[in-house]
Amino acid sequence: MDRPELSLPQLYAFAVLAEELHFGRAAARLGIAQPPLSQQIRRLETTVGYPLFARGAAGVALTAAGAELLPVARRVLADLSDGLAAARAVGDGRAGRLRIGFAASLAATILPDLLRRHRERRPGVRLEIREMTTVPQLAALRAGELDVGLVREAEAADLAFATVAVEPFVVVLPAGHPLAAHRRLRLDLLAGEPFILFPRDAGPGLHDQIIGACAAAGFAPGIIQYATEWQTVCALVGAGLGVSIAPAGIGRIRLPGVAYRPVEPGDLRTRVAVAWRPDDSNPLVSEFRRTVLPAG
Amino acid sequence: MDRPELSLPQLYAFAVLAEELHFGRAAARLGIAQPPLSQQIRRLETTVGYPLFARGAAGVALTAAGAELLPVARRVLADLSDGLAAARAVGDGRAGRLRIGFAASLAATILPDLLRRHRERRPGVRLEIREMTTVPQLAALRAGELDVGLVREAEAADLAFATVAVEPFVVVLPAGHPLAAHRRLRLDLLAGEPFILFPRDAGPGLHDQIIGACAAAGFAPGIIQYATEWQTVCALVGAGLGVSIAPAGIGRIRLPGVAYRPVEPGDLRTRVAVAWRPDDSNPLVSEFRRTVLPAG
DNA sequence: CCGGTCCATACGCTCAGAGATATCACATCC
DNA sequence: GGATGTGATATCTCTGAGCGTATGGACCGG
Repeated sequence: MDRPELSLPQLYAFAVLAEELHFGRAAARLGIAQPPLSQQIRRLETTVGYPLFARGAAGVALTAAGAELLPVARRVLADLSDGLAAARAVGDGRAGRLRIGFAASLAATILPDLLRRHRERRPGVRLEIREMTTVPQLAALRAGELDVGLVREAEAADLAFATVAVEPFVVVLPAGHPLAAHRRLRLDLLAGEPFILFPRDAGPGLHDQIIGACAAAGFAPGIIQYATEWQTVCALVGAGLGVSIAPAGIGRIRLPGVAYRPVEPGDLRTRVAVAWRPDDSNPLVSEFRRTVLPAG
Repeated sequence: MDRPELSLPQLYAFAVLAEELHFGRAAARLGIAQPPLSQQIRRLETTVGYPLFARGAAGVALTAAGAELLPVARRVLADLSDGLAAARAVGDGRAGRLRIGFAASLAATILPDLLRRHRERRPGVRLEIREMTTVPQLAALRAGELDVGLVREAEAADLAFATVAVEPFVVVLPAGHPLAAHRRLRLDLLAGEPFILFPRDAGPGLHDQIIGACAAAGFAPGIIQYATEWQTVCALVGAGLGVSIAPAGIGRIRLPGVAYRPVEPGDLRTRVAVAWRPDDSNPLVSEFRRTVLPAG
C-alpha cells in the first residue's frame, strides 16, 4: 500500500468525462466551467504519464490507457462511498457485529426474547451469541473477545453491570420424591438430601448464593455430583441421583421425572445482569443495553 | 457513483495509523510531524461523522466504525496503485489487448512467426486474432473493431499501410495436368484453362492483380468457380476442376493431387501490408508495427 | 511530587490546486 | 466565408489543506 499519487476529485472528473465524452457537458454535470475540467484531466494525465482521452475531430474518446483506468476509477469511487456509508452505519449503531456471551441458564428464558427484540430494533446488526459460563465471560470481555455478557450474580470492579431481570429460585427434585408432594418447599426440608450443582468455578456468585441460602436455612448441602450444564443437572435429578436448587427459568427445561417447586423464602432471588467494558465506545453495545433495559 | 467526500491523503494516513496505532510513529512513517497527523485524522473523523480511533490510557485502538473503514481504505489504496500501474503499462505498450485481423492466406505463412515474435517482445499484450478477408478488415478497422489488419494489396485513403512482405505468385494446378511437367510456367500457357479464384469482393486488390497479370499475358481467365478460402481453392484444383494463381505462401497447403509451379515473369509479386488507423494513438499498435517492420 | 510519554490544541505560514473569465485554435456546416 | 461548437491556453484570484513550532493537559511510573 503506497502513498496515493492521484486525487479523488480528479478521478471523479475522469469518470464523469468518460461517461459524457464531452468536456462541456461533463463540466456542467460537475458544476464547474469547462476550462477547469480540461485542467483537471490534463493534471491526471500528467500523473498517469499517458493521455487518457483522444481529443479528435470526431469528438472525445477514451484511449487504451483510459479504458484500463476507467473501471478502476469506478470501483474505487463506489467502494469508497459504500465503505463510508458502512462505517457510518456502524458508527451510529445501525450495523455491525455484536458478540454476546450468555449463561446457559438463559438460553431458554430471556435470551430468545432479547435477540428478537434487538433484531427488530437494529436489523443491520449481526448478533453472534456464545454460550459461556460467568467467569469465562468476564475474562472474554476484558480481553475484547466479547462485547457484552449476560451473567448471573457477577461482580467486577473493572466492568460495568446492569440488572436485567430478577428471578426467584426453584427446587429441582425427582417427580417421585416425597417432598414433591409440597406445592412450595422450605429450604430446610432439603437438609440431608444429596445435591447436584454446577462447579463453583463456572459461576461463583450464583454458587455461593445457593450455598449461602442453604446455610441460612441451617444446613450445608452435600454435593454428590457436579454438572456444568443445567440441562445435565436436571437430567441427573430426573435419574434420581439427588436434588438441586436453580433459578426459576430453568423450569422451562421439561424433562420426564423432574419436578420444580418454588422455594419458600420467596425473597431469595438471583439477578441476571448485562456486563460490558465501561470504556467501550462501540455504539452497538449501548444500543444493546437500551434493548435490554428499555426503562433506563 | 457519487462525488467523493474524503481525500486520499487522509485515507492513507488513516491506514498507516491503523497499522501503527501510535500517532508519533505513524507520523514519522508518513514523514510529517505528529500534530498534522492528529489534524488529518480529526478531519477524516469529522467527515465520517464518528470517531475512528479510541484514544485511551491504554493507547490508540480502532473503534468499530474504524474497523469497518480500514479494509475499505486498504482495498481502495491498493486498487488505485494497481490500476495506475496497469494504465501505465497499457500506456507504454507493455500490456493490453490488440485485435489483429489477418487474411486467410497468411495463417500458415507469416502470421505464426509474427505472433511469436511479438509475444516475445511484449509478453503482457493479449493478442486477439481474427481471420477476415481484406474488405471486412478495412471496415472493421474504421469501425474500431480491429486495431491492426494484415491484408494483401489493399489501398484506402483513410487508413495507413506499411508493406510487410512481398511474395511471388505460383500457379496451382492438378498434379496430373500436362502443364505440371514444367518447372516454371509462363502465364500465357494458362490461357483457356478453367480458373478457380476467390470472389472479387473478398479482396479486390489481389483479385484485380491476378486478372491484370493474365491480361498482360494476353488472355482473360475464365473463372468457373469461386471459393473464399484458399484451402478450398486448392482442394477444388486437386479435384481437377481447374487451375488457379495464388501467392507463393499458399504452397504451404499440401494437398494430394495439387502441384505448385512458380510463375515465369518472376517480377510479378503481391504485397502483404499492415493496416491501421492513422489517428490511433494506441501504443500497442505502434509496438506491433515495430514488431512487423523491424527495419523501420 | 516530578519527569516522561503521548495526544490535542492553538497559531501562523505557505503554496498547490481549483476556480472563473477571456481568448485562441480548429474543426464543421450552411 | 462567416456562424457555430468544441477544446486548449493564458491569466488571475483565492481558498484551504497541510505543515511546522510551541504549548497544554492527561496519564503513568518512579
